[in-house]
Amino acid sequence: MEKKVSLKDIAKKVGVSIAAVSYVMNGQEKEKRVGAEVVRKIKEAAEELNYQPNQIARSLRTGSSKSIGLIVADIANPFFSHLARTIEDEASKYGINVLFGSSDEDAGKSTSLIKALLNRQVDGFIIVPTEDTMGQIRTLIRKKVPLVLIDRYFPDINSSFVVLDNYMATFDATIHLIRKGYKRICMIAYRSPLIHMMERIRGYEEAMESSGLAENKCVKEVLFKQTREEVDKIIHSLVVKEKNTEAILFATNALSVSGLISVRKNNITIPEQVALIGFDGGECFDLFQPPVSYVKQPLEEMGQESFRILLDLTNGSTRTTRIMFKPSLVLKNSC
Amino acid sequence: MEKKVSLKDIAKKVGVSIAAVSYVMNGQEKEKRVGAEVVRKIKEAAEELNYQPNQIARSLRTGSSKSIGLIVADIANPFFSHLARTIEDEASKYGINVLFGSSDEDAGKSTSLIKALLNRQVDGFIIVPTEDTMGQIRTLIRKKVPLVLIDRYFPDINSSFVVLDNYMATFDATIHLIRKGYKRICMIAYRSPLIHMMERIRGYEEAMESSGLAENKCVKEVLFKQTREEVDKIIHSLVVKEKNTEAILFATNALSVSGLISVRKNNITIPEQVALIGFDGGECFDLFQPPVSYVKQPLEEMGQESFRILLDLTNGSTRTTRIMFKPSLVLKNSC
DNA sequence: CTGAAAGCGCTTACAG
DNA sequence: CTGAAAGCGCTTACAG
Repeated sequence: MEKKVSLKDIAKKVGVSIAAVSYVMNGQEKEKRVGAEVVRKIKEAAEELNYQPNQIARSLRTGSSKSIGLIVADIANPFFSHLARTIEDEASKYGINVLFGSSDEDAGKSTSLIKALLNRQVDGFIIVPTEDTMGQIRTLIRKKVPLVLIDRYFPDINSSFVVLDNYMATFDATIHLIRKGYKRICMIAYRSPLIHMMERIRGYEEAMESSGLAENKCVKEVLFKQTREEVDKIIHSLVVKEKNTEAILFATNALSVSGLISVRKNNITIPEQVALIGFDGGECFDLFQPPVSYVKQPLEEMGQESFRILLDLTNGSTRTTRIMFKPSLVLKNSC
Repeated sequence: MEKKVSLKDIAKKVGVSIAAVSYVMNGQEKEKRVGAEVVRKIKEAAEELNYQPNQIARSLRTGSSKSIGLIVADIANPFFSHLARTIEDEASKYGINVLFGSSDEDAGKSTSLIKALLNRQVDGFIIVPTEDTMGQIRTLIRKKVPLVLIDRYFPDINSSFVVLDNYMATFDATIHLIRKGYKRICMIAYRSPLIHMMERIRGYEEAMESSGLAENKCVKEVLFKQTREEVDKIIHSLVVKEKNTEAILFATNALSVSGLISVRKNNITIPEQVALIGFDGGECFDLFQPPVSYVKQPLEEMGQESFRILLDLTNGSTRTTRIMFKPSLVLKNSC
């Protein structure tokens, strides 16, 4: 790569100190009372040489890299890439760039990502925490690294976070199904100790219980791996074989999509054979025949808010801010 | 944030020079013949203090940031987020992190993204170039910034790139439709002077011409903005109003999805009223009733290859490598 | 009012 | 064989 022009080059050309150039480039010529003529010459030279500040040098000196780390489960997952986009847009307003990484729900990958980004001196993190990463998050907090968790959080850790009111999300969805007359409602969720999943399951269960349907509770948990296969097996069993389920509630978008694939594969008619409510929406839901009802998260607001909180933290705030956004239910013809 | 431990801290603790510590941390104790006992002590101290190298300082000194810039049209678009993921995975094998940005097909945004990432001293770029960015790309090449274009390229610029054989993609798809007996085939594309779009249109046109269907050529071009509305208008006109089109070929994934939404909205039966071939696949295509045939790009290979070429370039290679991957046609029941 | 100097945390050529 | 010193490109407290 071509050698870049530095403050030194401008200083030499104009015949002033590097400091003077630095002041002018940072718009401090007033405060530092650099002469008007000198200011003009410096600006001219900078323009002419096409000076671009070396952010690395600046970072080393100031201790702020003007970059943040974003760790999601998988950037290829539309939910997370959409989130990444809103965060990118928000950050760009402040001249902050985003370094991203995908943890694949794996604590080991998460550790090495955090370490790598920390070594890059990111000013803070927005993290979708995964199982077994409580220790990592605690360590970051102990080191006073600005941090906001998103999508999930740890109840035992006093960190800022932005999440959905997951309890309400599935509670409302389940109540809706019950009001529609469905009684034998099953939920398909991930087997996970993470709070967002626990809350979604709890919302479903309490809705069933409070409606006198405690006996009908039925939560099927699948692993992050082989989601497709497991969901297919469950749906085949519930709807085709046993025929004892009138409605299915999915706990995440990936589970919903797996569910739709299985429904299609088994030629199940919706909502006659079984009613459905999915999670997070997306074009597939609208294109499905019939269109699929779903729990909607205010994704953009969540992304923006998470960045704003992080910005506040990087600016020295020590307040922990915890925001729980309200879900909404988008009703189509699948239930 | 807590103060981090530096080489200096270790040097002080052990009572040796900073240089010695640096050598040991970089595994050069052999070459620089640091005494075995000293090596042991340094490693012990580093472990104890939990030393983490400051990548920013290292970058400033070495001139290599071990990071690359990835500029896509929109990270929230599944095609690009998937690409981002494969590049991330490949880069992580080399301890390289990815800074990303979305240009929104806007030359201005692209310029400022490139500038910002360049100021961050990224070692190179993988760029999905957009309209009117030839100048930017030329400038990068003139500055000898390692660079590989992906998805699209500029025929007049001698840069490395990784793209699909777009001509073959639509040529094959069109020939397939013709063999199936469709004669009045229309293509819906973006209005864009970018090579990938020109080639896709050319592939369609030459397939029509070489089959004696030159008179039936029909290319509808829409703008990046209001894709949904425009595609809907076109499909309504072609299939519902004029009823003069037997098959539609879509030039991108976003266009395909817009098309499917319109098809659903207008209650058009596939493939009876009109046959379809989409671009790039995705779950929506499989879930659609009937499943949609599409042109498939080897996305992962393309992402991996683009990174490998970039790596080669950052390691000093001056060779420009141009790779054109072959598309495949995935046939379902929409045609 | 202005600019020389120190220093951020590293790496590495070089002197001894 | 080993370590002091220079320097990457900045910012900013401080001396004059």
